[in-house]
Amino acid sequence: MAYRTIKGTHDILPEEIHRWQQLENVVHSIAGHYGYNEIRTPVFEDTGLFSKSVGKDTDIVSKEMYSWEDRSGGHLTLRPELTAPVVRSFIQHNLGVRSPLQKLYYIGPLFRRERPQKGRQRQFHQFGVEVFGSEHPEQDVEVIALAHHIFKELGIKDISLKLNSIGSGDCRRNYRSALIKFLTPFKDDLSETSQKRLETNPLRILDTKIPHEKEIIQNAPSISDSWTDEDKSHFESVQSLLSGLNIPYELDEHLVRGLNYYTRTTFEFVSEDLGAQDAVCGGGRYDNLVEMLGGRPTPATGFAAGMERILLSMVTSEQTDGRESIYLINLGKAVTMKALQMAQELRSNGITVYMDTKRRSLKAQLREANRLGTKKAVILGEEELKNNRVQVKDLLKGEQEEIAMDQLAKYFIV
RNA sequence: GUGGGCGUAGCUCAGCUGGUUAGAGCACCUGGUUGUGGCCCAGGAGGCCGUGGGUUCAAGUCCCAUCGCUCACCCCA
Repeated sequence: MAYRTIKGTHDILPEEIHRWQQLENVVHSIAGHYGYNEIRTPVFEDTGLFSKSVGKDTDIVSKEMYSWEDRSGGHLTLRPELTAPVVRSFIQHNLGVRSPLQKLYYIGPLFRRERPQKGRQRQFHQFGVEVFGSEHPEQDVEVIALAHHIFKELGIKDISLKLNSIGSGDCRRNYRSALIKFLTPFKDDLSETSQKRLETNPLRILDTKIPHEKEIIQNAPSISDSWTDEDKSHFESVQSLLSGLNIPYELDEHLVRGLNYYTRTTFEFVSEDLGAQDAVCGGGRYDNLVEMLGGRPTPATGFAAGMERILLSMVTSEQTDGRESIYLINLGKAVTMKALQMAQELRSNGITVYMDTKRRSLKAQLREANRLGTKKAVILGEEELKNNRVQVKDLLKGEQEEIAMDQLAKYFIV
């Protein structure tokens, strides 16, 4: 085969597109109900946008980005995530001035150069929301509720919400040093990457899966010890508001989230039937990012959800092509013009019309109509053309009647 | 980047310890009906057995390499 899709990318074929459209429709509809507006940003951006926001030491930036140098010398990158671009757009267009509370959502493809596996591709799709302007817990909860709502609407079972707070700036600094202080005596027992992280991003060590590191971590200081009073009450409010909405959650002290910009609330929806990549949706609050990227200090919160992963855990409802469709069987060159005209007229009246253009036999065309599941077939042959009539066959009952051509549109439009 | 599994028809797969023209089911096409679908019957088309090299009288089958897919690690949606 000469050409095929690049490793980690996939064609979405017609037979599966309706699942995507179903998912997209739910996202548009529910985000709409929550009063969010869609935003679309370019698929590539200045590389600096990501290294600055996501963090140079993260895996995403250090080894997973598709980056290149533009002819004019700029450094560009296919977006590996969408929060930073949305924040960039928010700042660039002064969206905060137009409305004190900006509620945005997006759907689109992202790119990360990782080794593909189940639920992980190099081009993948996320939808997500970002809200700018509110520092209060009810905003975190609204965002979580929105995600929860979408999963519920999609009928996704076996999904659970993990929740944590990694505190505000001061808290993180304090906790960071406390963690370094605690871990340094164990430094020689740590893995190579963890040793590196001790300097770059010690919080990530909490996420470790190595058994003996997990043991060490067990006795590590808890981030909750470093919370400020405000952090604590914020987090408590988030929890009680969630409970008030009957959204179940479990606390997870080690839910740190990889990206650097998070503050306070972090959360993740995980699915049980997804294999190793069980995170379906991740998000949290990021009160410093707007300022970090050059905007006015603006509190913000949001999430991103992986659409391929959702599709993997989504029970597909059988495709019911509700479209009222008919198959226009045309026999012989002599009727081609008339057939095209009839098809046009019916289509203009909102009817789905299939029509053979391979000059196939009556039998073949009927077979095709049957395959397509059309309920009615209209037969136009030379005989019918001569009489200005057509045969209308009911493919379910097998009955057939003859009607005048000029009555055809009326017959179907009802 | 590292490790495991797998590459035979459009799809799902069979092909025993190497042996002659490489098979099945589904899907597709044609005919059984001069212009009547589905079900049934008959027939047909469709394969450099991923690629390259090696062993052998003989390779889809064994060995090596390579590419691809896939799962897992790392990390993440």
